[in-house]
Amino acid sequence: MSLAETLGPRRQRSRSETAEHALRRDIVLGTLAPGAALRELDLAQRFSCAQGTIREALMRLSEDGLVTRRARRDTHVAAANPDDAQELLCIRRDIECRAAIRVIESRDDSLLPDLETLMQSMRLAALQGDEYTLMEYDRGFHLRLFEAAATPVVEPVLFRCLLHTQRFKILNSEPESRNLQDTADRHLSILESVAARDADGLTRALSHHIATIVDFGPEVFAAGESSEP
Amino acid sequence: MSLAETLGPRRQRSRSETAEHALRRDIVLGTLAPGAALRELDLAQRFSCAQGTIREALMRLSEDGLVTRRARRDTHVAAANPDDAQELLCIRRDIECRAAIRVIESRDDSLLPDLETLMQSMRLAALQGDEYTLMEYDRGFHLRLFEAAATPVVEPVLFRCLLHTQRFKILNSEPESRNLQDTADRHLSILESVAARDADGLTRALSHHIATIVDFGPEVFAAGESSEP
DNA sequence: AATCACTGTATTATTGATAATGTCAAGATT
DNA sequence: AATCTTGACATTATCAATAATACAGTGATT
Repeated sequence: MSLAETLGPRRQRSRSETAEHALRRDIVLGTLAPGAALRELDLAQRFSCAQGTIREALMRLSEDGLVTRRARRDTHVAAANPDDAQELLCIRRDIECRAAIRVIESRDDSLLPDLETLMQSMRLAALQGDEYTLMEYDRGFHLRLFEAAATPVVEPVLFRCLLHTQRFKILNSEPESRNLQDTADRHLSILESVAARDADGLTRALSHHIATIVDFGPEVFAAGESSEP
Repeated sequence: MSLAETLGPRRQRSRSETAEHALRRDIVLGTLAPGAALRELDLAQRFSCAQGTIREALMRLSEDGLVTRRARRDTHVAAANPDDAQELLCIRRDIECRAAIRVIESRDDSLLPDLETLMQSMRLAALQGDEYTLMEYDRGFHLRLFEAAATPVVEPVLFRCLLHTQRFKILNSEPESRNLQDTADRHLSILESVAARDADGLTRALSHHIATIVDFGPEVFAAGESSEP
């Protein structure tokens, strides 16, 4: 679903998808601030479509946890609190690292070429200074990798984690402090471990990659660990 | 959201909610088998409502990962594969155990009475042999507990984990092998740790509780751990 | 035999209108 | 003063009809 959107030729989007993507972009980039109200009829006018079409888009954004809907009342852009972000980052690390073994063991022939294509796309987006497109390909990279682990019900969980860690990073750092080319290059060690079919290396690469996305201070992942200290 | 549905007086449901709950029940209980096709117009007739209303219900079930929707094509009951179930169980354990500290530190006055009410409701449902209602209160118990951790964006992730572990258990065991009264009582040690404000005890109680839900064999949680061995 | 364009059918997507519900403030009642 | 109506308004929920899309046959073309 969210993978097809980043890999391959971008198919024609339905109206509800157009609205969904535009709104997701605005929310992740902070153009739509946390707490902002979203009225279905207003959005319908803005995207020149019916209310029900917007409704669908909003429901999908609600799936991602980007908006909060109260039945018969209103819809708001979700709050972005650090506790959520840190927890989602932990979950993400655990999910991706646990998947590493399955990924390496999988015989997914198109995995490596797909990842290489996505890597190229990231670099291009970075070169063009298009931060949101870079983020889309970044998500696509991690999702494509995870797809090889063949646990489809977990995939949307990872998607949510990716979205919110990206959003938190944007909302809590200055644009000039973010180096797009670096962000793209940071995926190289992951790619190399996949190419070498090195499960341990992949686990280490992912763990380091994820731990260094947002700076929560020195004690990231320190407290509340699931296993023995 | 899914909490209000189990705590307090059951408010009047909208049509789409009625359909959503009935379908969720059928899917979790296995009445609707994995892979079964769901046509919007058929369901609209069954629940005597419009297609769009069913559409909404299906979208919410899709959020939970209980159905798979392919745009302009079809909707099916999601597959239930063991890898997904085991991974979701791991995620669930990690999430709930990490939350334990925050839960104990929170000053949520209504937490303990709420949990006690839910405990009572579980016992009543068990007594009446109503397994699905028991499962609803079970989810309610864990969600209410987690609510005290104040990470709302993570809550739907936990909800998905709860749903799928329950579904997997139902789909992979015989009804006569499941003791409802036991299932309810298994929450007692959790309740006691909360009452005693014992974070370590709560973590242990939750970890044990979750590890003993489904028998994946002796190596549950053994492989692919996130931290050092 | 393989491929392609075409067409009918099944299904979802979208629409615009209407119904139902929640919010809020002003006035009435205790 | 506090609580309970009431009604106007804002907003979402539902409906029934129509449009758009995907898929499986069918036959023509190579």
